[in-house]
Amino acid sequence: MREGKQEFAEWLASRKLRVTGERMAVLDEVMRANGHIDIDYLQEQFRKQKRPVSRATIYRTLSHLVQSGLVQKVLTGEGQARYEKMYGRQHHDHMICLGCGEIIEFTNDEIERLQDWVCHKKRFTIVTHTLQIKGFCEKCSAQKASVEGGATDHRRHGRN
Amino acid sequence: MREGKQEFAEWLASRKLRVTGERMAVLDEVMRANGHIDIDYLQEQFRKQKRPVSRATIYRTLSHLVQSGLVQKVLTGEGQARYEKMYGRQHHDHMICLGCGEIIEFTNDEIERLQDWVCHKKRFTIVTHTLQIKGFCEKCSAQKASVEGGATDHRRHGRN
DNA sequence: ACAGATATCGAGACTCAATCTCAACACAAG
DNA sequence: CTTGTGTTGAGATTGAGTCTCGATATCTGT
Repeated sequence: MREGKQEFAEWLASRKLRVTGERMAVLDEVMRANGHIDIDYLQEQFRKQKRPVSRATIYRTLSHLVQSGLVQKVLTGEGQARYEKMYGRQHHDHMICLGCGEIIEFTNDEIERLQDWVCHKKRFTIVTHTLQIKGFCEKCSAQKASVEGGATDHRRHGRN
Repeated sequence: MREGKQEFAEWLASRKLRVTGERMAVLDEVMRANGHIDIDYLQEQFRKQKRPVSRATIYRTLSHLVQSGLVQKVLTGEGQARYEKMYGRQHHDHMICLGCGEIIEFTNDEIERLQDWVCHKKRFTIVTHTLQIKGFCEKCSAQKASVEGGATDHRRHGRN
C-alpha cells in the first residue's frame, strides 16, 4: 500500500467514513498526477478509464483529502480551484504565470520564519498561509519583451 | 478635490472613459470606508443614501478602480471578494481570522525583499503578490482555548 | 448652449464553479 | 437475511460575478 492509501483509509475510518472505490480512485489520480490539477482533469481521467465518477463525489472526496492533509487546494483566483498532492511533500508557495498559467513552486525558510515572527508579535495563531506571486515566467517574460510596443494585454477575462 | 477623485478622473480620461456620478459615488464610498468592504456593503450604503447604484455598475467601477491602482481586491476564498482603498497607502499583507473574519494588516520589508530575491533566482517577473495568513486573532484564540475539549470546529461551510 | 456621437446605466438574464437533495444502492454487523 | 447507516450520481440549486440591450447621461466640436 503506497501513496497515502493507508493514511487516507485510516483517516476515513477515524471519522467513521467508508473506504470506497470512488474515494480511492480519486486519491490514486491525484497522487499519480504530478502537477496542479483541476476537477475537469480528474473527471476526464475517470472517463478514459471507463470508470466514471460524478462531479459531486470528486468534490466531496477532494474535500476529505484536503481535510486529511494529503492534498492541498490551490485557489489561483481564476476559474476552478486546483489540487496538488501533499503526501510526502513539504509545504511550499507558488508563483503563478499570468501568461501560460504555469504554477512554479518554491520554498524559503526565511520567509516562513518571518511570518511566524510577525504573527507572534500580533498574537495571531497561524493555521495556514498562502503566498502567491503572480507575474510572468521566464519563457513568457521573454515572449512579452519581444512583442513590446504591441498589444501586451495579458489580462484574463474570467472571474478573478 | 481629495481622496483620489482627481486621480480617478484622470485615469478614466486617459482611457476615454467618462467621469460619471455613479463612478465617483463608488470611489467615495470605498474611500470613506476604512476597512475591507464587499459589494453588499456598498449597495447598502447607496440604498441608505437614497441613491441606488446597480450591482453591475458597482462591479464595473470596482474593476476600474482596481486597475487604476486606487483600490485593491482581496480574495479571502470565502464568498465574496472584498475591497480596500490603496490611495495614499503602502502595500501590505493580510492575516485573516477564521473565527470572526477580521482582517489584520501587516507589512514586513524583509519578506518583500526575500520574495524579490526568490523570483529573481527563478527569472520570474513579479506583477503582484498576495500573502495571506489564516488562523485566529488574539481574541478568538483566547475564546477557543477556553472552550478547549468541546466542539472546536470553526470550519466554514461556504465555498472555499 | 446645442447637437451629435458614443460611453454608461440598470434590470434582469445568464454563466459557471461548487454545493445540495434525495432516491437508489452498498456495506458492515447482528 | 435484515436492519442501520454511509455513499453515490443525476440533476436541481446557490450565489458571485458578467453580459445584454434599450434608455439615458456625458463629452466634444461648433
